[in-house]
Amino acid sequence: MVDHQYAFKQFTDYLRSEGKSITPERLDILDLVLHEKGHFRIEDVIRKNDRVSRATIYRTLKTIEDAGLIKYIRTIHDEKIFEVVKEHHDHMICEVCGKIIEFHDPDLESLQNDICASRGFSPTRHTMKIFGICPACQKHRSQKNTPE
Amino acid sequence: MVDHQYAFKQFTDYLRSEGKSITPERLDILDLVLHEKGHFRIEDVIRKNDRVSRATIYRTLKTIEDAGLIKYIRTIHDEKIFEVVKEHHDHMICEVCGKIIEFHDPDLESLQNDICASRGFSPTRHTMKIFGICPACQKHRSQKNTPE
DNA sequence: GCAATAATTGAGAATCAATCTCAATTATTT
DNA sequence: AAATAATTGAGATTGATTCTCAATTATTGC
Ligand SMILES: [Mn+2]
Ligand SMILES: [Mn+2]
Ligand SMILES: [Zn+2]
Ligand SMILES: [Zn+2]
Repeated sequence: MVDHQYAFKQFTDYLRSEGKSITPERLDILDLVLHEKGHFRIEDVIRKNDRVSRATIYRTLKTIEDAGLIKYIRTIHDEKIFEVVKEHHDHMICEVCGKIIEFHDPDLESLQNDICASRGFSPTRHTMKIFGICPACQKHRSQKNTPE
Repeated sequence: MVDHQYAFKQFTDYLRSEGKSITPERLDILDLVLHEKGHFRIEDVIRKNDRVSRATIYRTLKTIEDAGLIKYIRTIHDEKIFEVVKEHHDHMICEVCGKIIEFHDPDLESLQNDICASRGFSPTRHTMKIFGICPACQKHRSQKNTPE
Protein backbone atom coordinates (compact mmCIF):
# COMPACT_ATOMS: atom_id res chain seq x y z
CA MET A 1 0.00 0.00 0.00
CA VAL A 2 1.01 3.59 0.42
CA ASP A 3 2.34 5.31 3.52
CA HIS A 4 -0.31 7.94 4.22
CA GLN A 5 1.91 10.12 6.32
CA TYR A 6 4.56 10.16 3.61
CA ALA A 7 1.93 10.93 0.98
CA PHE A 8 0.68 13.89 3.00
CA LYS A 9 4.23 15.17 3.31
CA GLN A 10 4.73 14.80 -0.42
CA PHE A 11 1.53 16.68 -1.07
CA THR A 12 2.15 19.55 1.33
CA ASP A 13 5.71 19.85 0.07
CA TYR A 14 4.37 20.04 -3.46
CA LEU A 15 1.79 22.67 -2.52
CA ARG A 16 4.39 24.81 -0.78
CA SER A 17 6.86 24.47 -3.64
CA GLU A 18 4.15 25.71 -6.00
CA GLY A 19 3.06 28.56 -3.74
CA LYS A 20 -0.31 26.92 -3.21
CA SER A 21 -2.22 26.97 0.05
CA ILE A 22 -2.66 23.99 2.31
CA THR A 23 -6.41 23.87 2.81
CA PRO A 24 -8.69 21.48 4.68
CA GLU A 25 -10.46 20.73 1.41
CA ARG A 26 -7.24 19.58 -0.24
CA LEU A 27 -6.22 17.49 2.73
CA ASP A 28 -9.69 15.96 2.98
CA ILE A 29 -9.69 14.88 -0.64
CA LEU A 30 -6.21 13.44 -0.37
CA ASP A 31 -7.24 11.54 2.74
CA LEU A 32 -10.33 10.18 1.03
CA VAL A 33 -8.30 9.14 -1.98
CA LEU A 34 -5.63 7.42 0.07
CA HIS A 35 -8.33 5.32 1.71
CA GLU A 36 -9.68 4.10 -1.61
CA LYS A 37 -8.77 0.52 -2.32
CA GLY A 38 -7.47 -0.02 -5.83
CA HIS A 39 -9.13 1.94 -8.59
CA PHE A 40 -11.80 4.61 -8.22
CA ARG A 41 -13.81 7.11 -10.25
CA ILE A 42 -14.35 10.81 -9.72
CA GLU A 43 -18.03 10.13 -9.01
CA ASP A 44 -16.92 7.89 -6.11
CA VAL A 45 -15.05 10.81 -4.57
CA ILE A 46 -17.98 13.16 -5.13
CA ARG A 47 -20.39 10.68 -3.57
CA LYS A 48 -18.26 9.84 -0.54
CA ASN A 49 -17.71 13.47 0.33
CA ASP A 50 -20.47 15.84 1.35
CA ARG A 51 -18.34 18.73 2.47
CA VAL A 52 -16.27 19.72 -0.54
CA SER A 53 -17.89 21.06 -3.69
CA ARG A 54 -17.81 19.33 -7.02
CA ALA A 55 -15.67 22.10 -8.51
CA THR A 56 -13.07 21.79 -5.78
CA ILE A 57 -13.03 18.03 -6.09
CA TYR A 58 -12.19 18.31 -9.77
CA ARG A 59 -9.59 20.99 -9.08
CA THR A 60 -8.05 19.04 -6.23
CA LEU A 61 -7.86 15.71 -8.02
CA LYS A 62 -5.92 17.52 -10.75
CA THR A 63 -3.66 19.06 -8.13
CA ILE A 64 -3.02 15.68 -6.51
CA GLU A 65 -2.33 14.27 -9.94
CA ASP A 66 0.11 17.10 -10.65
CA ALA A 67 1.80 16.28 -7.36
CA GLY A 68 2.36 12.79 -8.76
CA LEU A 69 0.28 11.02 -6.13
CA ILE A 70 -2.50 9.72 -8.34
CA LYS A 71 -2.89 8.93 -12.01
CA TYR A 72 -5.61 7.52 -14.20
CA ILE A 73 -6.17 4.97 -16.92
CA ARG A 74 -9.08 4.46 -19.31
CA THR A 75 -11.27 1.37 -19.29
CA ILE A 76 -12.51 -0.35 -22.38
CA HIS A 77 -15.57 1.90 -22.13
CA ASP A 78 -13.36 4.97 -21.99
CA GLU A 79 -14.12 5.73 -18.35
CA LYS A 80 -11.46 7.54 -16.36
CA ILE A 81 -10.28 5.32 -13.52
CA PHE A 82 -7.94 6.78 -10.92
CA GLU A 83 -5.50 5.03 -8.65
CA VAL A 84 -2.95 6.01 -6.06
CA VAL A 85 0.54 5.92 -7.53
CA LYS A 86 2.66 3.14 -6.09
CA GLU A 87 5.52 1.38 -7.80
CA HIS A 88 5.20 1.50 -11.56
CA HIS A 89 3.05 -1.21 -13.08
CA ASP A 90 0.96 -1.98 -16.11
CA HIS A 91 -2.58 -3.35 -16.46
CA MET A 92 -4.52 -6.26 -17.79
CA ILE A 93 -8.20 -5.41 -18.17
CA CYS A 94 -10.87 -8.10 -18.47
CA GLU A 95 -13.29 -7.37 -21.29
CA VAL A 96 -15.97 -9.52 -19.64
CA CYS A 97 -16.07 -8.42 -16.00
CA GLY A 98 -13.99 -5.25 -16.12
CA LYS A 99 -11.52 -6.53 -13.55
CA ILE A 100 -8.16 -4.76 -13.56
CA ILE A 101 -5.07 -6.85 -12.90
CA GLU A 102 -1.81 -5.07 -12.14
CA PHE A 103 1.53 -6.51 -13.14
CA HIS A 104 5.15 -5.53 -13.40
CA ASP A 105 7.84 -7.14 -15.48
CA PRO A 106 11.41 -5.84 -15.39
CA ASP A 107 12.29 -7.50 -18.71
CA LEU A 108 9.42 -5.70 -20.36
CA GLU A 109 10.55 -2.39 -18.94
CA SER A 110 14.14 -2.74 -20.06
CA LEU A 111 13.07 -3.95 -23.49
CA GLN A 112 10.95 -0.81 -23.82
CA ASN A 113 13.93 1.33 -22.90
CA ASP A 114 16.06 -0.46 -25.46
CA ILE A 115 13.49 0.15 -28.15
CA CYS A 116 13.35 3.85 -27.29
CA ALA A 117 17.13 4.12 -27.24
CA SER A 118 17.40 2.53 -30.67
CA ARG A 119 15.12 5.25 -32.05
CA GLY A 120 16.62 8.20 -30.23
CA PHE A 121 13.42 8.71 -28.25
CA SER A 122 13.85 9.79 -24.66
CA PRO A 123 11.07 8.17 -22.61
CA THR A 124 9.63 9.72 -19.48
CA ARG A 125 6.75 7.36 -18.78
CA HIS A 126 4.49 4.85 -20.48
CA THR A 127 1.17 3.14 -20.16
CA MET A 128 0.38 -0.31 -21.36
CA LYS A 129 -2.97 -2.00 -21.19
CA ILE A 130 -3.63 -5.55 -22.24
CA PHE A 131 -7.28 -6.29 -22.87
CA GLY A 132 -8.55 -9.85 -22.77
CA ILE A 133 -10.28 -12.35 -20.53
CA CYS A 134 -9.29 -12.92 -16.92
CA PRO A 135 -8.84 -16.45 -15.49
CA ALA A 136 -12.17 -16.35 -13.61
CA CYS A 137 -14.16 -15.35 -16.68
CA GLN A 138 -12.45 -18.02 -18.74
CA LYS A 139 -13.70 -20.62 -16.27
CA HIS A 140 -17.25 -19.33 -16.42
CA ARG A 141 -17.17 -19.46 -20.19
CA SER A 142 -15.81 -22.96 -20.45
CA GLN A 143 -18.45 -24.16 -17.96
CA LYS A 144 -21.26 -22.59 -19.97
CA ASN A 145 -19.96 -24.07 -23.21
CA THR A 146 -19.40 -27.55 -21.85
CA PRO A 147 -21.88 -30.06 -23.36
CA GLU A 148 -23.76 -32.11 -20.75
CA MET B 1 -0.81 2.07 -46.57
CA VAL B 2 -4.16 0.39 -46.84
CA ASP B 3 -5.83 -1.11 -49.90
CA HIS B 4 -8.93 1.03 -50.29
CA GLN B 5 -10.81 -1.45 -52.40
CA TYR B 6 -10.21 -4.17 -49.83
CA ALA B 7 -11.25 -1.86 -47.01
CA PHE B 8 -14.52 -1.09 -48.79
CA LYS B 9 -15.16 -4.78 -49.23
CA GLN B 10 -14.44 -5.39 -45.56
CA PHE B 11 -16.81 -2.61 -44.62
CA THR B 12 -19.69 -3.63 -46.87
CA ASP B 13 -19.26 -7.25 -45.81
CA TYR B 14 -19.44 -6.12 -42.20
CA LEU B 15 -22.54 -4.04 -42.84
CA ARG B 16 -24.29 -6.89 -44.60
CA SER B 17 -23.33 -9.38 -41.90
CA GLU B 18 -24.88 -7.07 -39.31
CA GLY B 19 -28.02 -6.40 -41.33
CA LYS B 20 -27.05 -2.77 -41.76
CA SER B 21 -27.67 -0.74 -44.89
CA ILE B 22 -25.00 0.32 -47.30
CA THR B 23 -25.57 4.05 -47.58
CA PRO B 24 -23.75 6.83 -49.46
CA GLU B 25 -23.10 8.56 -46.14
CA ARG B 26 -21.29 5.53 -44.74
CA LEU B 27 -19.26 5.02 -47.87
CA ASP B 28 -18.40 8.72 -48.02
CA ILE B 29 -17.10 8.76 -44.48
CA LEU B 30 -15.07 5.61 -45.03
CA ASP B 31 -13.61 7.13 -48.18
CA LEU B 32 -12.71 10.33 -46.38
CA VAL B 33 -11.13 8.40 -43.55
CA LEU B 34 -9.10 6.17 -45.85
CA HIS B 35 -7.64 9.29 -47.46
CA GLU B 36 -6.46 10.67 -44.14
CA LYS B 37 -2.71 10.43 -43.69
CA GLY B 38 -1.73 9.10 -40.30
CA HIS B 39 -3.76 10.23 -37.34
CA PHE B 40 -6.89 12.38 -37.41
CA ARG B 41 -9.55 13.79 -35.13
CA ILE B 42 -13.33 13.66 -35.39
CA GLU B 43 -13.37 17.42 -35.94
CA ASP B 44 -11.17 16.87 -39.01
CA VAL B 45 -13.79 14.58 -40.48
CA ILE B 46 -16.58 17.01 -39.63
CA ARG B 47 -14.68 19.89 -41.21
CA LYS B 48 -13.70 18.09 -44.40
CA ASN B 49 -17.20 16.95 -45.07
CA ASP B 50 -20.11 19.27 -45.81
CA ARG B 51 -22.65 16.70 -46.88
CA VAL B 52 -23.03 14.34 -43.94
CA SER B 53 -24.42 15.54 -40.62
CA ARG B 54 -22.45 15.62 -37.42
CA ALA B 55 -24.69 12.97 -35.87
CA THR B 56 -24.13 10.60 -38.76
CA ILE B 57 -20.40 11.21 -38.68
CA TYR B 58 -20.28 10.17 -35.04
CA ARG B 59 -22.48 7.17 -35.70
CA THR B 60 -20.51 6.13 -38.75
CA LEU B 61 -17.08 6.46 -37.16
CA LYS B 62 -18.32 4.11 -34.48
CA THR B 63 -19.60 1.72 -37.12
CA ILE B 64 -16.29 1.80 -38.97
CA GLU B 65 -14.54 1.20 -35.68
CA ASP B 66 -16.84 -1.75 -34.95
CA ALA B 67 -15.94 -3.09 -38.37
CA GLY B 68 -12.33 -3.07 -37.23
CA LEU B 69 -11.14 -0.58 -39.83
CA ILE B 70 -10.21 2.30 -37.54
CA LYS B 71 -9.25 2.64 -33.90
CA TYR B 72 -8.22 5.47 -31.64
CA ILE B 73 -5.65 6.36 -29.03
CA ARG B 74 -5.54 9.20 -26.50
CA THR B 75 -2.94 11.93 -26.55
CA ILE B 76 -1.28 13.30 -23.46
CA HIS B 77 -4.07 15.89 -23.41
CA ASP B 78 -6.68 13.13 -23.54
CA GLU B 79 -7.79 13.93 -27.07
CA LYS B 80 -9.19 11.09 -29.14
CA ILE B 81 -6.96 10.50 -32.16
CA PHE B 82 -8.13 8.06 -34.81
CA GLU B 83 -6.12 6.09 -37.33
CA VAL B 84 -6.81 3.53 -40.00
CA VAL B 85 -5.98 0.06 -38.74
CA LYS B 86 -2.97 -1.44 -40.46
CA GLU B 87 -0.56 -3.97 -39.02
CA HIS B 88 -0.46 -3.86 -35.24
CA HIS B 89 1.90 -1.29 -33.77
CA ASP B 90 2.46 0.76 -30.65
CA HIS B 91 3.14 4.47 -30.16
CA MET B 92 5.73 6.86 -28.86
CA ILE B 93 4.21 10.29 -28.22
CA CYS B 94 6.34 13.41 -27.89
CA GLU B 95 5.35 15.50 -24.90
CA VAL B 96 6.84 18.62 -26.49
CA CYS B 97 5.50 18.68 -30.06
CA GLY B 98 2.82 16.00 -29.90
CA LYS B 99 4.40 13.98 -32.68
CA ILE B 100 3.27 10.35 -32.79
CA ILE B 101 5.89 7.76 -33.74
CA GLU B 102 4.73 4.27 -34.59
CA PHE B 103 6.82 1.22 -33.87
CA HIS B 104 6.58 -2.53 -33.81
CA ASP B 105 8.82 -4.94 -31.98
CA PRO B 106 8.21 -8.70 -32.20
CA ASP B 107 10.22 -9.40 -29.05
CA LEU B 108 8.01 -7.02 -27.12
CA GLU B 109 4.88 -8.71 -28.45
CA SER B 110 5.99 -12.20 -27.56
CA LEU B 111 7.18 -11.10 -24.14
CA GLN B 112 3.71 -9.65 -23.52
CA ASN B 113 2.12 -12.92 -24.51
CA ASP B 114 4.44 -14.81 -22.18
CA ILE B 115 3.52 -12.53 -19.30
CA CYS B 116 -0.19 -13.07 -19.97
CA ALA B 117 0.27 -16.83 -20.23
CA SER B 118 2.09 -16.96 -16.92
CA ARG B 119 -0.93 -15.33 -15.27
CA GLY B 120 -3.66 -17.27 -17.03
CA PHE B 121 -4.88 -14.14 -18.78
CA SER B 122 -6.06 -14.59 -22.33
CA PRO B 123 -5.15 -11.44 -24.27
CA THR B 124 -7.13 -10.18 -27.24
CA ARG B 125 -5.40 -6.85 -27.86
CA HIS B 126 -3.28 -4.27 -26.17
CA THR B 127 -2.26 -0.65 -26.36
CA MET B 128 1.05 0.72 -25.28
CA LYS B 129 2.04 4.35 -25.34
CA ILE B 130 5.46 5.64 -24.44
CA PHE B 131 5.52 9.34 -23.63
CA GLY B 132 8.77 11.27 -23.84
CA ILE B 133 10.76 13.56 -26.10
CA CYS B 134 11.29 12.88 -29.78
CA PRO B 135 14.74 13.20 -31.42
CA ALA B 136 13.88 16.52 -33.09
CA CYS B 137 12.70 18.13 -29.86
CA GLN B 138 15.78 16.88 -28.05
CA LYS B 139 17.92 18.74 -30.58
CA HIS B 140 15.96 21.95 -30.16
CA ARG B 141 16.35 21.71 -26.42
CA SER B 142 20.07 21.08 -26.43
CA GLN B 143 20.55 24.01 -28.83
CA LYS B 144 18.56 26.35 -26.60
CA ASN B 145 20.46 25.23 -23.53
CA THR B 146 23.89 25.44 -25.10
CA PRO B 147 25.96 28.30 -23.58
CA GLU B 148 27.40 30.69 -26.19
C1' DG C 1 -39.42 -2.41 -61.47
C1' DC C 2 -42.54 -1.55 -57.57
C1' DA C 3 -44.82 -1.60 -53.30
C1' DA C 4 -44.17 -2.83 -48.52
C1' DT C 5 -41.04 -2.89 -44.81
C1' DA C 6 -37.08 -1.75 -42.28
C1' DA C 7 -33.16 1.13 -41.53
C1' DT C 8 -30.96 5.58 -41.75
C1' DT C 9 -30.49 10.37 -41.79
C1' DG C 10 -30.47 15.34 -40.30
C1' DA C 11 -31.66 19.31 -37.50
C1' DG C 12 -31.86 20.60 -33.44
C1' DA C 13 -32.72 19.38 -28.58
C1' DA C 14 -30.84 17.07 -24.71
C1' DT C 15 -27.27 15.20 -21.87
C1' DC C 16 -23.49 15.24 -18.87
C1' DA C 17 -18.88 15.59 -17.42
C1' DA C 18 -15.84 19.16 -16.82
C1' DT C 19 -14.75 23.98 -16.46
C1' DC C 20 -15.63 28.71 -15.42
C1' DT C 21 -17.27 32.92 -12.80
C1' DC C 22 -16.89 35.84 -9.11
C1' DA C 23 -18.31 37.23 -4.58
C1' DA C 24 -17.49 35.39 -0.08
C1' DT C 25 -14.30 32.92 2.69
C1' DT C 26 -9.95 31.35 4.26
C1' DA C 27 -4.84 30.87 4.26
C1' DT C 28 -0.45 33.14 4.27
C1' DT C 29 2.71 36.74 5.07
C1' DT C 30 4.55 40.51 7.62
C1' DA D 1 -3.88 41.43 13.67
C1' DA D 2 -4.15 43.73 9.29
C1' DA D 3 -2.97 43.39 4.55
C1' DT D 4 -2.48 40.46 0.72
C1' DA D 5 -3.05 36.47 -1.98
C1' DA D 6 -5.24 32.17 -2.83
C1' DT D 7 -9.22 29.22 -2.55
C1' DT D 8 -13.85 27.89 -2.34
C1' DG D 9 -18.81 27.08 -3.58
C1' DA D 10 -23.10 27.69 -6.06
C1' DG D 11 -24.64 27.88 -10.03
C1' DA D 12 -23.93 29.13 -14.89
C1' DT D 13 -21.58 27.71 -18.92
C1' DT D 14 -19.23 25.00 -22.15
C1' DG D 15 -18.46 21.53 -25.45
C1' DA D 16 -18.29 17.04 -27.02
C1' DT D 17 -21.30 13.41 -27.75
C1' DT D 18 -25.83 11.34 -27.88
C1' DC D 19 -30.70 11.38 -28.58
C1' DT D 20 -35.29 12.29 -30.87
C1' DC D 21 -38.36 11.58 -34.40
C1' DA D 22 -40.29 12.94 -38.74
C1' DA D 23 -38.65 12.71 -43.38
C1' DT D 24 -35.85 10.16 -46.47
C1' DT D 25 -33.62 6.24 -48.35
C1' DA D 26 -32.23 1.30 -48.69
C1' DT D 27 -33.68 -3.44 -48.85
C1' DT D 28 -36.66 -7.26 -49.67
C1' DG D 29 -40.01 -10.06 -51.97
C1' DC D 30 -42.96 -10.11 -55.59
MN1 LIG E 1 -3.21 0.06 -11.28
MN1 LIG F 1 -0.65 4.68 -35.11
ZN1 LIG G 1 -13.12 -11.11 -15.97
ZN1 LIG H 1 8.71 16.33 -30.37
